[in-house]
Amino acid sequence: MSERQRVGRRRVTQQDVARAANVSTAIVSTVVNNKADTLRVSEQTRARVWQAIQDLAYVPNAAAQSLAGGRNRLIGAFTYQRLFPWESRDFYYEFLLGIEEEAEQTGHNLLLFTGARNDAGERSIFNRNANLLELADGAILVGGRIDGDEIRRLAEEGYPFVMIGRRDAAGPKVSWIAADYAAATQMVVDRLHALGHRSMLLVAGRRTHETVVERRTGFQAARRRHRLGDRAQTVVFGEPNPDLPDATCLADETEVLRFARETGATAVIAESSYVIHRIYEVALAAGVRIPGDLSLVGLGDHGDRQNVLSPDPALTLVHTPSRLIGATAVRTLLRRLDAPGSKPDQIRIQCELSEGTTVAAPPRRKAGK
Amino acid sequence: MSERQRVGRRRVTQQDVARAANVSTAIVSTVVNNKADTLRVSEQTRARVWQAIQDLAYVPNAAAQSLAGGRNRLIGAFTYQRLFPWESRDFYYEFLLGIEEEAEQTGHNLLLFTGARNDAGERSIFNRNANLLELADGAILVGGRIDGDEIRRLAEEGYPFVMIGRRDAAGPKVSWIAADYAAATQMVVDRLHALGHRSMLLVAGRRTHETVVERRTGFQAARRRHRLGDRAQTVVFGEPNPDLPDATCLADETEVLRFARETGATAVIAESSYVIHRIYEVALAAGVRIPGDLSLVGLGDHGDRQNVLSPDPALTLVHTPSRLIGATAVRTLLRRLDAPGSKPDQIRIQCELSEGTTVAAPPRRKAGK
DNA sequence: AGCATCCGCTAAAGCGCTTTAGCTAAGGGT
DNA sequence: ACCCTTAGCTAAAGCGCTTTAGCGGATGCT
Repeated sequence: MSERQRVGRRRVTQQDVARAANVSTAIVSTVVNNKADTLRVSEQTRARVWQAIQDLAYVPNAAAQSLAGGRNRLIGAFTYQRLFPWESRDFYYEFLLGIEEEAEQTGHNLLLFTGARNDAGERSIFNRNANLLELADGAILVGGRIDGDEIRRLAEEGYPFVMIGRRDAAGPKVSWIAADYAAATQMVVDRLHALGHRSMLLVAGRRTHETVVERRTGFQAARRRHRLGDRAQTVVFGEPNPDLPDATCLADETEVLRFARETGATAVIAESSYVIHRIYEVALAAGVRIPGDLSLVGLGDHGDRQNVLSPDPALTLVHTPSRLIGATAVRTLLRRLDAPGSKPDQIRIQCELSEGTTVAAPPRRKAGK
Repeated sequence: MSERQRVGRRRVTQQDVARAANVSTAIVSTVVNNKADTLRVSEQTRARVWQAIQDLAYVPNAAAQSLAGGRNRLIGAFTYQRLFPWESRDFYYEFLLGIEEEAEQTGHNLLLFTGARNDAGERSIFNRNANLLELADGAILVGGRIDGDEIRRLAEEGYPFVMIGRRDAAGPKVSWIAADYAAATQMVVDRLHALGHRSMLLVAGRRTHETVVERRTGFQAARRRHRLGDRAQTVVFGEPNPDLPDATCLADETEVLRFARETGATAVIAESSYVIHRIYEVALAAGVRIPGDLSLVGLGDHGDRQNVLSPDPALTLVHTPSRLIGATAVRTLLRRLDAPGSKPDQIRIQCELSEGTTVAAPPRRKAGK
């Protein structure tokens, strides 16, 4: 029967298969998509159809499937910023890594909405009331900055999407996948406490972010649990941070070290690997031994894989499992596509502590006292 | 007239627009796609249609467009490897940067074919004779490894695509955008020659690649031009390279330095920034002053932006304008879409020399002789 | 006046697929 | 012997778009 692909340059269609197998296209469709509940097909017929599909080298047309059925195996990815930004180059990278991996696993293509913008020329989900993401089966929204109004509206419309990063601002109906920074921070404090540290500092950056607040929450919880009271303080660089009203304001890294000495803190936890790195350098210059005199931990490693891949020094850091987050976002989205209208998934992903060489037991003189 | 988006959850279609503007769908299609040659439409009607489009917030359905044989503003990107690989992380990055930029500029979405694979589960353009890229208007193929057969077939089919990287293997009909490594290498030699260098070494890596050959070509041309003869030699690490039969084989960086001393070479040009960096370190350890005693130039910076962004040392490097290449690829693809069947574009992009601190005039004793 | 053009538009035929409605024949219950 | 069910299938209606064929009417040419 081997009829092959002789049909000019014409595509082999479902029709061709149907003819060859002596059935209707409905049957072919059902067989191809393995839909048991749509139509009943006997084993015999099923086999005949597969045979014809093989013989003719039939592959379904994605556009047609999409048009007819709704699903087209396209997963969208939307960001308000450039997906491949010049600065902060590594921010999206690992998310995309995970997203790509999972998309590949599940046989989906990835649609980057680089063309989605409003009349003002800004990246945007809607333009003149039109949902620009509609082409894809669903989408993953990733990014630091978001437009809460658009997100809310998207959710109202029933468009299936999953956000990366916790998004309380967008309302309770939004599905998201986010790193569990609160738990991670608690874990760090637990770890330090177990080593014998009884006094520590949390250093926050100057910009406010959902993550800052979350880390602070974890810090406070751990502080309460271990009854650290004043011996677990939060400090902020530069101007006061409105979200951390009771935090002490310090000018720079040197000040942080001074403050640590004064309050007897034996460990410093900083919001990002960048900040902790700066503190590390200043401490070293000031003759403070790390980790002998002072333990150092960073709570994030976004934006600088440098420290992860070629650790110098090997800072002890909380690692954000971005890749896993990306993959989970895809899986979650697919699940939502299969069960539309189910209640939102809001998933926290555990962070790992990447052990470096900047954490140890506190110095004796304090401990022995 | 503001009828808005009331229509249940139903999509706003061309029909709706046509009705609202009191024209046929043919007119709407023509207006939307700005096709002057298909159908003539008066200015008045055109305005009325746009108005209706505005009012109804109409967005074309890409799947339908695609099915019906039109354009859908989707630019595909295909790679045989992961687009976001864990290792060699930076290889695709800058290309994507440029591609995204240009796609955004021109209002196109980017479709990453992460789902395109054959029955064996490998990434592939065709599966059982079906072109899996068909959903997009055209595609950019980027990557080191390629399957020449698939590419040739794609070209035969008339599918519009542009490759990144020169691809002679794929035949003369293929459009490509590539860095001009030959010219870059010549430029480097010219530069060294102008500074007074009369004897230099080209160090190639062990793996063969189109680019290696091209750099070699440039080197040889410059050598001929400046009548350097034996004073411009090529060396290879480890095993002999089949593409460079007359190159001297050396075990490692130390050997290269020894060889340079023996032959009186005052400058070393290495294929990649990685290799030149290694040589730099070994030289420093051996007490060779850079650039006092020896000038060092790298011919590529792929895969390690490290040196570009935080130069330490500031190696003198040929910079591959990947971003520009990506952007050019998109522009070229769009041009080809407008003029299908035109003769292939094969564009070489000039490299830049990023001045570092590892190049200077050769040492006096040689020059003064 | 008569014919050929050209302009501006409509009608309708697909593109390849999914899905619903319905049909036939075989079997089961009463 | 009758009706009902069920298994296994077909026919056909779209999904939303592009494009071709063709149709009136206005205009130009002779």
